[in-house]
Amino acid sequence: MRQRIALLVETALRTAHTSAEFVTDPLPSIIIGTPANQEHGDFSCNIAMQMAKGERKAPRQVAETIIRYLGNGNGLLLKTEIAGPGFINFFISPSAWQGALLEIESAGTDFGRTTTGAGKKIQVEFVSANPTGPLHIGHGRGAAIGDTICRLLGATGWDVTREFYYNDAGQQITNLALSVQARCLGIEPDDSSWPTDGYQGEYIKDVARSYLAKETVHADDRHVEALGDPHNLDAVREFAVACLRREQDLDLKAFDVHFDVFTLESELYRRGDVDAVVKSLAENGYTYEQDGALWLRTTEFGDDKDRVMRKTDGGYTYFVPDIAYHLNKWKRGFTRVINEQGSDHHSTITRVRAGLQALKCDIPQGWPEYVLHQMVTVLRAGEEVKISKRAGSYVTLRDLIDEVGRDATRFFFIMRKPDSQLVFDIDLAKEQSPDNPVYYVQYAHARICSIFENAAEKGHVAPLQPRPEQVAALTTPEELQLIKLLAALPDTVADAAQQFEPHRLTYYLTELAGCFHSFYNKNRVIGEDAALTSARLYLLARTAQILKNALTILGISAPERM
RNA sequence: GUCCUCUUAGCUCAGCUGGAUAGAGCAACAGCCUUCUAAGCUGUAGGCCGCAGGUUCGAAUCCUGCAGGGGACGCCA
Repeated sequence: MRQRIALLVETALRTAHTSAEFVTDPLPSIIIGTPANQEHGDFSCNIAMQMAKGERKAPRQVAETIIRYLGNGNGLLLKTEIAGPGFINFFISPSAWQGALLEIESAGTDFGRTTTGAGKKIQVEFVSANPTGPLHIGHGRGAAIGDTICRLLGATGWDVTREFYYNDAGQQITNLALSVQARCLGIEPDDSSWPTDGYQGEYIKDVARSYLAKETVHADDRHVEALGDPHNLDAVREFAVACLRREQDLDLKAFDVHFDVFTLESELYRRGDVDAVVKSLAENGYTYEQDGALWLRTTEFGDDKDRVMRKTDGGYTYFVPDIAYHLNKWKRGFTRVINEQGSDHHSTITRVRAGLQALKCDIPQGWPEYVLHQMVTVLRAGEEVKISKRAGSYVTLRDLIDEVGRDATRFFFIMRKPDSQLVFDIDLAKEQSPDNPVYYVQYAHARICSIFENAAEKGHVAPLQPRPEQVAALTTPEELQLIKLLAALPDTVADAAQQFEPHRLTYYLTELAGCFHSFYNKNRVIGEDAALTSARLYLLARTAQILKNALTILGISAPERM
């Protein structure tokens, strides 16, 4: 609907322009807003005020000219008004709103989807947890946000590649291997021979046990058979990585999160990508030797100090393969790349971008794009659950899904803007009450389904394709309000996708559910008047459809019974 | 000290990339079930949008300072 208004305004402006009514060139971009106050119509446009200065006319005068060229858009508009300092307010005719219901039905599960990204590739990297332990609650938020962004982008037509990157060869992995090896040999964390910085969690014991039992593990991206020999550190490492990768895969599957591509840091080394990047950076004159290390002049690109690329021990620091990895993404043809990460890793942004600029291969300055999420604190019985890695007492993603369920976990992780901190109240998430937004929304869907069961018993069936005079029976403010919200789904999805802000859709759903519950309490659906009954059943069928469409985009189920 | 981020009702948070009288949910108070799921609804009350400047027709929103919370400042990832 908003798109249509924008189009109307654009045509009006163009016609007025060719008729030499306006001198402004180029015309400013048209922004259609939705007024907070109902008296100001369904949509509004501020363009007259934007143009007033260039036109050297009063805003209201400019607005008058625009309206003169506007027409009524084939019956779409009931009326237009000039209001306040120069707003143009649009009032959509009730028949246009009623007609929207028919469009919603014919679009079916596609209603809400748009085509802005059609034919364009985009890559989203998220989670990217190293295989050194189970996924924790922070990864959970990243998984939920990243996955939902992918779903949103998919819903707006983009060809999305979901990617997971991990380090399978660094010092942390060696620590992991040493820890498993120690457990194999019966060494305890308190023993003097326990490796420094070893991983002490219980899961390490499980890995050691499986290794000694010569088990075979299948992860999404690797299959490894245990040799059973604790002294073969490389074999232990291979096996441990596979084990932990498999655990992560299981967690992610339980969360209904899937990846198209796994990229391994070791691959970048093996293929020579890392060396090639170092060579290129050196040739471009952005490196220098100092204190036995090789440095990159990241300060040339806005960093506050230069960074070490190659340590005195000869190994590269983590951001060097990171640069190689992103060059690889670029070479694969992704002109748009989004990295979803915890905000505690924000310092890598400058380094990776600086490295890519220093390669001098025409990568845009702001590439890749980042979505950073803030910390999660867990609340149980009103108390913050303290995270203690030593005791291994931190809340894992799996614990959370097992305890509160996948739907609630997903909903809670995305219901706040990524860059604001999130309080995850476990008790609330489990609660089956209207205080819990997930239940509130799902209940609306279940309630409608229940009404339909009831209607069927009484012999009512919602008309599949109602005649115009039937939908025309939907005239109360509650009915029109509900229709307006239903029709707003495509705009909401498009905005959420463009801004990488999944929470917009959870807010939309809460509002829609509220609007339905409100309607339900005020109006009887199944009544004496057969025509009105079938019109209202039709409205509710569309409401259930929209609830389901939106929930599906979020990866959350729409139960028919609760 | 430097960088990032946040600061909106008692609490948890929205605020549609600068618009009109700043919203929702919880908590508080007052109401609504012989009727399609009360797992729901209606109403009341509650605000120096952290502070101070600036930009312009117009600022919660953009810019600059300041204060406070969180995070990052490693030859870890």
